[in-house]
Amino acid sequence: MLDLKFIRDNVGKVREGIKKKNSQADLDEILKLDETRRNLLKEVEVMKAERNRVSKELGVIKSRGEDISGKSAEMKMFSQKIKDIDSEVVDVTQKLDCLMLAIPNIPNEAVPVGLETDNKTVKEWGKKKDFGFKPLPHWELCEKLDIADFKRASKVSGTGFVVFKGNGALLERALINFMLDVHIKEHGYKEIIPPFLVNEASMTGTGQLPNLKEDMYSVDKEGLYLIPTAEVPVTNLYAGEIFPEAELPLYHAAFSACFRKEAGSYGKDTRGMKRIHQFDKVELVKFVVPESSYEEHEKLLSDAEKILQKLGLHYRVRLLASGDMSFAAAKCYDIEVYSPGCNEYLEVSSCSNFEDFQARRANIRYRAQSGKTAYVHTLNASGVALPRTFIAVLENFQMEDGRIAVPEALRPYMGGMAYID
RNA sequence: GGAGAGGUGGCCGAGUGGCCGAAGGCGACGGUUUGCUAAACCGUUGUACGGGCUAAUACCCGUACCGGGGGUUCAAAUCCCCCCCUCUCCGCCA
Repeated sequence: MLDLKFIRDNVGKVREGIKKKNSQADLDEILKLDETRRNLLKEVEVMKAERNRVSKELGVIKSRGEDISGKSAEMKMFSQKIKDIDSEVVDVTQKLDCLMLAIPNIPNEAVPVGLETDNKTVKEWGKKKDFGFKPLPHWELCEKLDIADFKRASKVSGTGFVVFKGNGALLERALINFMLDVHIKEHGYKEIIPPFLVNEASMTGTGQLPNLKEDMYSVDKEGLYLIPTAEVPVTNLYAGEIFPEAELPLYHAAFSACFRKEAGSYGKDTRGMKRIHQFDKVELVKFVVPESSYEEHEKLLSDAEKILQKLGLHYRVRLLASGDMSFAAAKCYDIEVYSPGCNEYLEVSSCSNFEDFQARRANIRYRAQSGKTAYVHTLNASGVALPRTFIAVLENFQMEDGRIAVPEALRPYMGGMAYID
């Protein structure tokens, strides 16, 4: 959420930001409601001051044992008027808050303006492998090796789910543990295992609600949502809290399953596990002071990249254009790993700086040395998402004889296994 | 699921209708003392919103806030109702 005062003082910038993000947010209505609200407040606060003054007097008079019934009847009417204006204020404020929640974060100046087609590749690591044979897509490899089962998964849960089996399950588990170990032992993150169901306040705090409601699974009876990413519970861990500055920056690494309806993407990436409703992910979340957030953003990106480097997977880094960034992000890099079986780059991480956008929504602050409180900056990145990494490992390390060579970095996590066959 | 207790400022904790934005303590900040540190002593110390004045998030005024929402009252931290959360005990269960 943006600061209302900031919006008031920077109408041009905000309007431009909304446009860059391709958003429909109604800025004019917000400005109108804001003015109405302030006028009402001015009026009612003067009345309240009067009421407070008279009430105090009446207390004194009554304590002397004198009669106050006449004056008190008069004040009753006055109080009713106050109540009427107050309810108008509540009404206007609710409308205002609702519209405010729909205003996206403003893109950082370094972000290219435009749509998905304007994303820029800012880095490439490794290169496409020369196989000497036609590499198979992962769904064929999975079936041949019997390590993942899409048919049976759809029998128990419907389309868009997967079952890992045998060495496939082992590979999945190895990847999770490998990623966590790298981030915890080498990059200084503290591990978190969060709840996979969260309440509405948490979903609003990180900005998934109200805009992405359609894409979320919910348990309506309990008012809970299945998390689409560990970002939600981990960021909201500190909702309403104030960090001492000395505790920042705070780094968290969290494993979780993630649940996404992927509404509106039917017919896209339907084969295999490029886009599934439940997937595993290791998420990195940072809480930092505002001055350091862009420096921390670069470090975050390199922490996530490290995983693919250690696995020896060719990838590229894309700086997202304003219209392709998420609602809450100010700047975002996508890491895309190469899939030779599908011959395309697959997103495995979005590495975002939210500045104070989430912190303001979730009310996460820090107390500076000076004693002043201010909103922290929050950042997160997948470190990294499992299914597409799983795909990349299978497809990049497949051999002509049908076996998969296990990347060196994963072998210790698979009991020394060198090949999946 | 049943019974009970409780939720007050950065933290702990007093406060059952007006003189309570809220005692006291801790912490933090400033100062005195001090070779340094510690201790002691003195002082300061909530947030949000609106308005005024501004270079200013400095200052002044006002309003609101004692888990959240509603009600009673001239007046609510305090009384009433609903909800949420925490703790203890019992039951059920992985």
